[in-house]
Amino acid sequence: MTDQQAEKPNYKKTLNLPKTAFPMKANLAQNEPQSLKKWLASGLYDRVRSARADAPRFIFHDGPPYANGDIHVGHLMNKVLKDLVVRSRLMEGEWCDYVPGWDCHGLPIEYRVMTELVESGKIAKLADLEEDARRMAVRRECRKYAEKSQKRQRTQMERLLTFADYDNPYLTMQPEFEGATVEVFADLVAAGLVYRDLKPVHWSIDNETALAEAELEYRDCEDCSIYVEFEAADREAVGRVFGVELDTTPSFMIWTTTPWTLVANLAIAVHERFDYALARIDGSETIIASALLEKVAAMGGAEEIEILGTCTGAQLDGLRYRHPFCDRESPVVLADYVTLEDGTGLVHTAPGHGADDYRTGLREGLEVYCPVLGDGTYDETVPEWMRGLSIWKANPEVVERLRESGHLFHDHLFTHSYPHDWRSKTPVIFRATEQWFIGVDKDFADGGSLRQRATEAVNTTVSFVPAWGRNRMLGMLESRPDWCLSRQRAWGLPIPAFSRPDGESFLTAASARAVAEAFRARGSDAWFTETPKELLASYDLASDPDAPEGLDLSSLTKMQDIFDVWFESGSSWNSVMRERDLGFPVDLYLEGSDQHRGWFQASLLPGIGVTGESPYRTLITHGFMVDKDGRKMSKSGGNALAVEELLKSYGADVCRWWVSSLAFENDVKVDVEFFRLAGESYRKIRNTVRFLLSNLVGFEPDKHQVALEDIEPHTADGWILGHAAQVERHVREALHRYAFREAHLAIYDFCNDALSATYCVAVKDRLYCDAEDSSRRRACQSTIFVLADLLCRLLAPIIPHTASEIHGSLHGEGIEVFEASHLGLSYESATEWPAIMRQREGVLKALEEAKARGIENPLDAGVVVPDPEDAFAAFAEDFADLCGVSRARFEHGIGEIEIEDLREELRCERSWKRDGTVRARSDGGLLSDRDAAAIGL
RNA sequence: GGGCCUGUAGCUCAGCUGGCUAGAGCGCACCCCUGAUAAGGGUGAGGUCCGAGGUUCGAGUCCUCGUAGGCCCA
Repeated sequence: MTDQQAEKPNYKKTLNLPKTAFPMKANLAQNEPQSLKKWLASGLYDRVRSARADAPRFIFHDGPPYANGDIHVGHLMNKVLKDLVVRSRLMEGEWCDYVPGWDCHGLPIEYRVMTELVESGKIAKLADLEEDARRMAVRRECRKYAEKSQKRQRTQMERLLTFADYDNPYLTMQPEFEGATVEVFADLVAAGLVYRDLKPVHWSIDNETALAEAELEYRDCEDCSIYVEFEAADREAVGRVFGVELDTTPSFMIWTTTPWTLVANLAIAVHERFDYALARIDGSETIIASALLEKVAAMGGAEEIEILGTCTGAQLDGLRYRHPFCDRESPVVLADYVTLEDGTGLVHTAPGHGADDYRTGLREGLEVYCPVLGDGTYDETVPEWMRGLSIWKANPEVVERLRESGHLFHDHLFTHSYPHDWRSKTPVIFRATEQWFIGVDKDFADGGSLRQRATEAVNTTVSFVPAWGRNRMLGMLESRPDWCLSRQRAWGLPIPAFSRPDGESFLTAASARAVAEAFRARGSDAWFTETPKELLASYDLASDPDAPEGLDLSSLTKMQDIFDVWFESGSSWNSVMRERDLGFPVDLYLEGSDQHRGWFQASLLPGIGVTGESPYRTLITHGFMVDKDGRKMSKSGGNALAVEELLKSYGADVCRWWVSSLAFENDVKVDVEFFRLAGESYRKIRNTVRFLLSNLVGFEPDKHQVALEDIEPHTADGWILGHAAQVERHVREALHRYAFREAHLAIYDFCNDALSATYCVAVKDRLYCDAEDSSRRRACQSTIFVLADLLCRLLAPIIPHTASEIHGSLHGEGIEVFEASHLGLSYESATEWPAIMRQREGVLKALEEAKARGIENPLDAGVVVPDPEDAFAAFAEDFADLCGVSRARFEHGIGEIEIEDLREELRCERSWKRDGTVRARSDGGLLSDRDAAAIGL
């Protein structure tokens, strides 16, 4: 027994079996940081940049994430999508700067810092400081926090293998950025677009300060809810609308929970599509939304209700009414925020005391009337009985007055959630204060408003991916109000405005430029540490045509507003792209679809205002992360995925492979499960490449490479090369138009179908069994070398670490794949291949059926395939391998595929084929002619 | 409440300007290989195209109204 076995030749040793150091297991979490280190150490970014100094440039501009907290899956997708663009361009031989940015100023950081100061008790020390010193103390803490967050996020983003210039990022708190941003502002001032006006903000009476959204907390609060009747000014006009004759004057019934604001009432808002009724309620005529009539009447204890007529809100538009206790008339206007949930369907409107009211007032040209002072008392413009009264004391007073004068229909106490100052825990009011604005409807000297010009640009010079972005943007441009630029906070870029002794503000283009110069040199902290004179050192009053007459610079004091952070990031096309000479206008901005209102619009308006053109040529938007059921990801809920964990479990390349597979224009479902699936698909690619690499043992390109033109178009090599050339063109073209998913699928299908399931299986026989140096085997290895090289480059933009691994395996460690470009493979395979591959489908089905006859292994079969045109004979040899059978022939005389049972024929002990040439050889083994020759028998 | 978008096999998605028995991959089931082996290959079963109306000779595709979800605004 043992002897017999020893006698049997061991043919396995004579085969050229695959061998490679390229591991099946990627170990990405361990190995990617090594790659990263290697690239950083060798200065890859700079190396590629200088090598591409004269190459065509693609101008990309990174939008700044907020420097706060760890990056989340949304950042992961955003940054990787950007990197796909950048690396795609590199692989096309172009250069594309990726200068990463961070948004550093703003409330979220200031709020956090303030909370920490309060909790640590340090806040008490600040209280004694002067205003500027106090703000500087806060700013120093905020800067520290922003720097820390930025560094943290930088590391996390680098870990995603993004090819960006992390050593030279832009931060909105950098002096040059600040200076360049104020210069944008100066240009807008020069264009006459900037003005100062009243606008309602959340106001804390206790602290006498404006509050931002994040400084509010909502608490339950008991308030007086009142239904008030405002007499119509023109009885007949109302009668005409409702088509009735009226003997008495009807009223408009409004509802409010803030009686103290009634004194500032300047309009009543109705919804144009709602129905309104003119009703006689217990003898008096009242106008109220039809849907609410019964409910309100019942609340007021009414006994008799008679509807005299109805109309739509649109018909009420323009009617006028008399204020119940002030001597004035005001209009009925339309507003789309009117609802039928509460109240009467007619909304009390006080433009100085509500955000909605304010917008409506702006549109209707109403005064922003705010008779309430910072300490919560009324000023001199109100009726005498209210003057000097605190608004909280005024509330019951107002109700009583209305009751006495017969204007009160009903009142009751009720509990609702109402905003409070988070520090003093006192209720907050809406109060109009002076703010800076950019006017979107102000005409330029040469005609046209910002709104018109921006709309024009969006319609003509900007392309949108996906295309519906244009509509969305246009809709937002159409309805947006003037841009309120100012905020009353410490952590931001100061608005370079001064006030004069008479209370007027001083701000001209030239004075703003002088401050910009100071910021550029010494940072915006200068605003808090320097005098107006120092800040305006480079300002020449005499040569400023816009300077007000008789201005005395030494009498100026600094105003305390800072810019809306969106103005800072919205100026980055200047503060980064023009400032650093990176290119303008920019070819591409790529962000989440929320940025249609955010950064895209914040960039478009200043861009148009200053340069006359859109700062970007193409806008790409991606959707948002939702959970696996399509629901919003909640920050507090458990469905948020930690990027760090994903990187640890799957690695950056798998995460990137996942990103490239997404239909990113829509919302993206995210769940660990999807990363696991991406990992499996990644392994499929990796194993396929590994198979290719492992069959290049002993293949030295210099010595053995067969030129492409010498590879026969009718062989399996010819087939795959033609296929590969097509795939390369497709993938490059898809990447070019940002169809990453399409590129991903094309690569995957090529690896999975064309290579793994078809080509690789087919050529195993010749790779393993042909003589090592046979021309057929060398041609196959040459093909494999080209395929691996081609795939490596196609994969480079998506999975850079793996591509680098493959490239190293093929070409050694000297040069990185990112310094190279695509192969540009050109090869035409035989035109018969599509027809032949269709025949292969048929053969595979027939083989499956043949299993029932006992032919379970395809090598036990031969196939005969119809060839009516006698066109396929040359393909027979490779066709057999492509079907996995022992032999194949084409015959023109038959109608359908025939499977031959070869089980009775001898089987080659080396190749396991039954090709008809198998016989006993001198070494005692059964071998086919090819195999005998291969081992020199 | 308004604007924009999405809803096709268990899952992720293709289906362009209306015209084949609605496609692919994954997963699943069954089978093969054991010389890519914590790999590889074959075959197959899966769909009231969110719902209801309408236009049309014909609708997954166009229109209207719903419904569920997302972004932005209010």
